[in-house]
Amino acid sequence: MAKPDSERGPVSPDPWTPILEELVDGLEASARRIGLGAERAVLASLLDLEGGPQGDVALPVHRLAGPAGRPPAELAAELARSWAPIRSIEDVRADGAFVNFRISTLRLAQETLERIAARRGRYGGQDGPGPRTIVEHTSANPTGPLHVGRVRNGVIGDTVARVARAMGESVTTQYYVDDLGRQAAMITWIWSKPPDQWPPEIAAAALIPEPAVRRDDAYYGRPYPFVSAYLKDHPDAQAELADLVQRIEEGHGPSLHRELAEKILAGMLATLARINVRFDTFVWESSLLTDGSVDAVLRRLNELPSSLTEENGARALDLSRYGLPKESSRVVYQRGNGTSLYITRDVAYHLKKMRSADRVIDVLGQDHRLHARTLNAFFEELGEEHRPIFIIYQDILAHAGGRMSTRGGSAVWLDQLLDDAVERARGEVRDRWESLEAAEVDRIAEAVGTGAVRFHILRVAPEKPVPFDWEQALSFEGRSGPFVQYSYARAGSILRKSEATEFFVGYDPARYTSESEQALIRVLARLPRVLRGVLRTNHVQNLAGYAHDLADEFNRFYHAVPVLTSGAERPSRLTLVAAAHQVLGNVLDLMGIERLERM
RNA sequence: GGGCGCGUGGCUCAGCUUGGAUAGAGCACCGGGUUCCUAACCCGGCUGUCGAGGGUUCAAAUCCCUCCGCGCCCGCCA
Repeated sequence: MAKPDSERGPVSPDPWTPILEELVDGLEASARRIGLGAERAVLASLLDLEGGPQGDVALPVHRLAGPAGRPPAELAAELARSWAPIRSIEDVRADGAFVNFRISTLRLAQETLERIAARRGRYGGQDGPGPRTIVEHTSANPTGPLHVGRVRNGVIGDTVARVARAMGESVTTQYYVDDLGRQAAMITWIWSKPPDQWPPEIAAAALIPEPAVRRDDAYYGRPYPFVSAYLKDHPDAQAELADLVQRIEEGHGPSLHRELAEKILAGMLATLARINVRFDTFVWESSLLTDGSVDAVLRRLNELPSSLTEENGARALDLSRYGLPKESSRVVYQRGNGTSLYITRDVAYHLKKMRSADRVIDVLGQDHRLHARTLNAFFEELGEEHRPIFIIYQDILAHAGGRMSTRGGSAVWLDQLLDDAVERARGEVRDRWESLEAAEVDRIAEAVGTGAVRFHILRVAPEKPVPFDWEQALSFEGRSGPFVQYSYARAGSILRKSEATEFFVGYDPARYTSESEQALIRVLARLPRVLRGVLRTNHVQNLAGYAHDLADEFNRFYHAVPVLTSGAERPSRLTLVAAAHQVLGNVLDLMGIERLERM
């Protein structure tokens, strides 16, 4: 039986930690026995924790062999031969230039199950207090419904925030609402006129049928693309708009301006909420003007030696020493009329974030790459030590076969994608659960459809361009969100049918003798390390990869051994199912995908 | 033109930051599995000049250089 943690002092949340300690102890002793003077830290750093074909942990000895002047294979054999057995490691053998260690399943099962039982929803993560972290993501201009291209930002940002939170960080998510500038002003400009007085080119927008359920982002955003086109060859309108922009920036904009931005934003947030993306804080760009942050930045910038005055009084920063593209080496931060620019306000915004947080993470599209580098150059010039962490993702390409090319090829709204996913899921649910009430079918379909979309985004590295492929985005099989949800539901179903009230009792880790049980335990034990990796690298794709591995291993176990009818094995296997259920659930939470008890 | 990013089986990807043992998945395809805990599943099979070339190294998908292809950016826009 598992022993309580209290017997061993402070406990690491990672089941591997105590085992690895013992392994390195043993390795150090083994090295000493054969007269190899290798430092403990060096030995530990050489270990390959992914193991190899022969075990859980591998030690490539090449780097030790060189300085010691011995052939690698010989050294590996000697190290293995001089190994003194310990309880954590059940097998050690040399294979070529490698020493392979197999961790005792008994020991690993104890350490892992005990932690899952104790930490439950917190298993995999760490306890705080960690650093204060701000994750800013999505921040789309409030000019209309969210496009499929934007979903990547929200899913990546939200997941990074969830992981950081699980790792004990004190996380605040922020949406930077761009209510200043031309884009939002265009919406205000057109809606400040009665629709029957709109120019005919724009009034055409009103002909687009309204969606069945009116949403303000779709409704008020409709004229936007038409306004954009109209302005190109109507100087009088341009002048009106310029005037409006100026009034807004000076704080004398019409109240309609903020109202529209809020309404449209609310619609966009409703879409994001469907994929479980929510925000703690909204920072309105205009607030940086009213609270003096922008003025303060302007003053600091103007005092810099690298600050230059342009012909008409505009001010720019000379950034030629930063290796930026030639044309960007001189960046204007204040207009001739004294007003600020986007970069200036963004500098002010980031200075604010960096003052209130230890880690500042921005999720940005690749069109903002140069902007990010420019920001860093500004911080360097200002003598700021702190730097934001930029997660830059590539766009979802708007090609692909199928329905993508509605309306000239570009615009597929996120809601449209989600609706499609949900509709497809509804069919699947109906096939399986004939007598389920409609509301429950809807609930499951929504969770499955949106889960599929979220997972589909997460599984790909942000910096990879992803072609928009409807078939793939809506896949419910294999490496997909629904596969993970399904595995969770399957585990839950066994637990329910067992009619047990407690699961982590009466188990015997010595009974996990089958290959599938041992493999499942090993994947369960891996989560803490996976999360540390995701926290460090922001490679959210590894979380999705882990989720798939876990679901895969659970299904293999499910098919390989019976649980409810397994006699003496039953309590131990039920515990393993409960553990898998818990961890699968934790991983779904981390990915922002709904847990389903049945599907 | 310059800067940055991407290039891995037929398709979509993981692995690259910290170089290690026969490069892993999913989809598609072929062949099996359901009187038994959810077949959105499982078992087996097939599929690779890791864009090309050079370099560093005992060892390169991984690090360095050159080239090719694709994408993005280069506003007193955001």
